[in-house]
Amino acid sequence: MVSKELSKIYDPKSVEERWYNVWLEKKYFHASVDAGGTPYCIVIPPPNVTGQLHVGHAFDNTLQDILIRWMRMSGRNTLWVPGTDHAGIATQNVVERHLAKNNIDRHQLGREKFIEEVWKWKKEYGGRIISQLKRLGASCDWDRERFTMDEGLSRAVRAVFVTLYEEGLIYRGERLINWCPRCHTALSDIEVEHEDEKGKLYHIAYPLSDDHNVRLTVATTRPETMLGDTAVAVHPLDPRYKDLIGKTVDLPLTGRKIPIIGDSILVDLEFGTGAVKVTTAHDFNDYDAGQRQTPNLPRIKMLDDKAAILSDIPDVLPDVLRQVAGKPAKKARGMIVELLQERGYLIKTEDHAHSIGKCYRCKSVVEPYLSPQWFVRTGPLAEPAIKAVEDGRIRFFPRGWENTYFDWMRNIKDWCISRQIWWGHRIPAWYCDDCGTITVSPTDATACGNCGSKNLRQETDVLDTWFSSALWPFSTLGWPEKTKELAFYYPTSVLVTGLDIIFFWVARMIMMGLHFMNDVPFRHVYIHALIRDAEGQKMSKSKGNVIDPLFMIDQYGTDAVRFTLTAFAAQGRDIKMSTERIEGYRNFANKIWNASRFAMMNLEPDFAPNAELMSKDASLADRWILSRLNSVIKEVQSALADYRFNDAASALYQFIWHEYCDWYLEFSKPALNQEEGSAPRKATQTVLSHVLETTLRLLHPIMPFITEEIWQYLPERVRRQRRGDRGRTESIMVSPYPAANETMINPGIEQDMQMVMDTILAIRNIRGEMNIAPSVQIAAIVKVGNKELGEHLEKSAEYVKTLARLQELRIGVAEAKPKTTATGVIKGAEVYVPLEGIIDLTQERDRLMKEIAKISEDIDIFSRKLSNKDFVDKAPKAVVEKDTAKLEEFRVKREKLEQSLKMLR
RNA sequence: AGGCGCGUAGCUCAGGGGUAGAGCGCUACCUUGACACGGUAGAGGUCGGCGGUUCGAAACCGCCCGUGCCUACCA
Repeated sequence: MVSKELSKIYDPKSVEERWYNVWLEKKYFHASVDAGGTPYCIVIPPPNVTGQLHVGHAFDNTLQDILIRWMRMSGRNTLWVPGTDHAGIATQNVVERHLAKNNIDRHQLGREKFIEEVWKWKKEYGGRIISQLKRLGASCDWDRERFTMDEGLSRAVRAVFVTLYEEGLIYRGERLINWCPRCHTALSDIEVEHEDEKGKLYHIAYPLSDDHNVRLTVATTRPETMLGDTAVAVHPLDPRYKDLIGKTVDLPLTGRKIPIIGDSILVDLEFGTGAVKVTTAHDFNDYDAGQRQTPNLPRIKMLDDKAAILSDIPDVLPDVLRQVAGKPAKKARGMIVELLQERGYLIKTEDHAHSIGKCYRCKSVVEPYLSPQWFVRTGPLAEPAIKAVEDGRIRFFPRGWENTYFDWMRNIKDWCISRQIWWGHRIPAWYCDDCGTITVSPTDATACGNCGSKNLRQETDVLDTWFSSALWPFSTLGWPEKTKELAFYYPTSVLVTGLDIIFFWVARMIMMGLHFMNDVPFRHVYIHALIRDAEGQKMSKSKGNVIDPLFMIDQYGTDAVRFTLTAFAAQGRDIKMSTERIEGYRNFANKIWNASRFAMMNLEPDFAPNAELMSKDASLADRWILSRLNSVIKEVQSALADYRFNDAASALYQFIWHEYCDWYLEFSKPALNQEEGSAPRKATQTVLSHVLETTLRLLHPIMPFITEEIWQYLPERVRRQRRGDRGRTESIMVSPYPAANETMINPGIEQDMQMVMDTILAIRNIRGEMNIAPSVQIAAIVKVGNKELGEHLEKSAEYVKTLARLQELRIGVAEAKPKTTATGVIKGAEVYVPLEGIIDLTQERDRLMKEIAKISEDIDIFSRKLSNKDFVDKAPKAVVEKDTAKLEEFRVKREKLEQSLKMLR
């Protein structure tokens, strides 16, 4: 028999790669429109080409693969589109660092050569994460793998850009933007991370031009920017200062007079000194205040694109400028403070904690910087995107994220999409050297759209990497071509992603999808938690707390890792990853393996199951496990439908380990030990193999490898389905997903079985508590409350004897209690284990007293409850009845235990 | 500063108006013909605190305390 050759330990390594290759060869992952049916489509959140698989990816993609495999088995026309993201700034940085090792600076290479280098890098490392996803078992349609910068997607990017430009939804203008002086580019608002830092608040005196004895004190955290001040603002209602509005102050260290303005929005009466220096070119609030004033305040730029002090700031004293020019802002700060101190302008310095914006790619402090940039006017796009979620065309799971989405979308600001880097989609805009107009075109422009001149220069900026990501759900399906894929698979079914990119990505896909496809990009958004380390910290390389999923896979196997991640997928929480848990599920895989070995040891290789599962020969246990199986199928189905992955996982775990293995396999042994070909053996073999086979299919989306491996060992006629037979016995992944057969769910059977299990538990309990070794032979006597129970139990006597390891079992209404005896009480019966010569009776007394004490507590709780008139009157009738019955049951039980105790005295 | 979430067994976490749950860990016993990555039986919790609603609160509501995240124009 095959099973004899199988090891007792499941070895994932020998299984996983083999099956993955088979699946690939057989093209099971490939989707085709021509196959028809109902589409089910997911587009993968494209990992960065710089990326390595980390736990977050493993989590995200396991969940997607579960949905995809589930739906594929359920008969849907299922497509999972894979791909990668060029990740503009991130990738450029990586390649820059790479080149720096050889002392090469990208500027030495020049733009074209550098981009070539990035492509080389992409070619070499860009596919790394893809092969890692394959190890995870991801059943993506690899034939359709896309890259945000491949030809088709680049066309889509241009088409979108041009359309939005023509619609007036993309514009170019000089604005204050977030600038990363290290990456040397603009960033959008959400690419800035805020971190609290301890800083200082400097109080600086600005003398009034009229009267240098009167000095206005401003408080600032950034004294170096004072060289670019263009006003001082006070609150128009502030009694201290309101009369000064309209006068000027002499800006220290400069020869400049700047006005005192009133601005109730900029100035908070409570904060600092109540007077604010206004640096219109280097602070967002000041910029806005400058715009509000009439006339608008001038803007004096005093930092360059490296955040260094310019050498030509108007009206700055030459000796001051000589010192600070060219110095980075942070360094200049100290020098300016020193100068202010020397010259008597610094009043005081105090500690002050405030938050500082940092670049999300390199963590450098970002600088508000005035420069010409391209923007998407988001207002008109956001409106329909808000509506789509409001009216339920898109649903978030869990629901709570919708509010986060709404909050952001309702306060959305224009999106700065230009980046001053080289790696990315170059903006398809051309400046005419002759007439100065901009020509925007989907193809490379050769002549000015206005004057026809050929003196064109293409915009050197590239687009924000998230611009192309925003198009992902339709660009990957072929847009702007009207492909059949697009017609069939769009809108996609669900987007599975982490909470960290709701704004970056989810919101923008919704806006773009609605605008260009006139339909939502996906119907459901499943937002999962972020995986953190055991301390709840975000995993990052710099913290050294990264758990490498590939290492876990090597150690425990893919299925164990996947099951762990699935079990962790409770909604709306951070996930703290720990390796101990994986080990538990590795053991689970092994448990399944051994249960299957057991089943196969008891099946002839050419075994053919009975035509009817529930033949007249099916035992109580057989009927019971079928009832349980079908309940679990229902549970798993409904959990998956609601994205309650953890519920699906725990239902399966509970069922397989604690019902199928712990109870059913043990129950099945008496029947299986009967002679080959006998009816009871055949009936049990039928059920045993059916439940195993069905469970494997039920589990397959979560644990694809082990389920396939075992499934292939099952006799062919077991693999062939009874109902809805599609005749696919070649692979579990193309076999149908189990559907519950409600008629097999039978509460009566489950109740009967419970009685049997309770009896066994009562005897085992006595054994355990009395410390009776398993080798010691004991007998048990069950005194039943009525004849029917007795007959029922009599039929199951073999179960009880085997599982409770009894030498003898007597059942009856009239059974007398032997003299020295341990007693257990179950619903409707009493269980006696004669102890004569087996054990010291004081132990039994202790045990009984413990049990009586325990049950007395229960009785107290219930009798207090039931003697409460309000409870009896107001609680639902069913609750009261249930509790009354319980109380009665407890009382009977206690009485019996007390009798037993008395007899021992 | 606002928003969201969390606080349940030693640890990691489910659950959720009607007697507190799982995994790991712990204790005792067991190499029983599927599995020691195993089996059986146990120990262990006034469900963060205080109020309120209710016949009944760990669950619902308020406030507080801890903790995490997101958003933000705290000069």
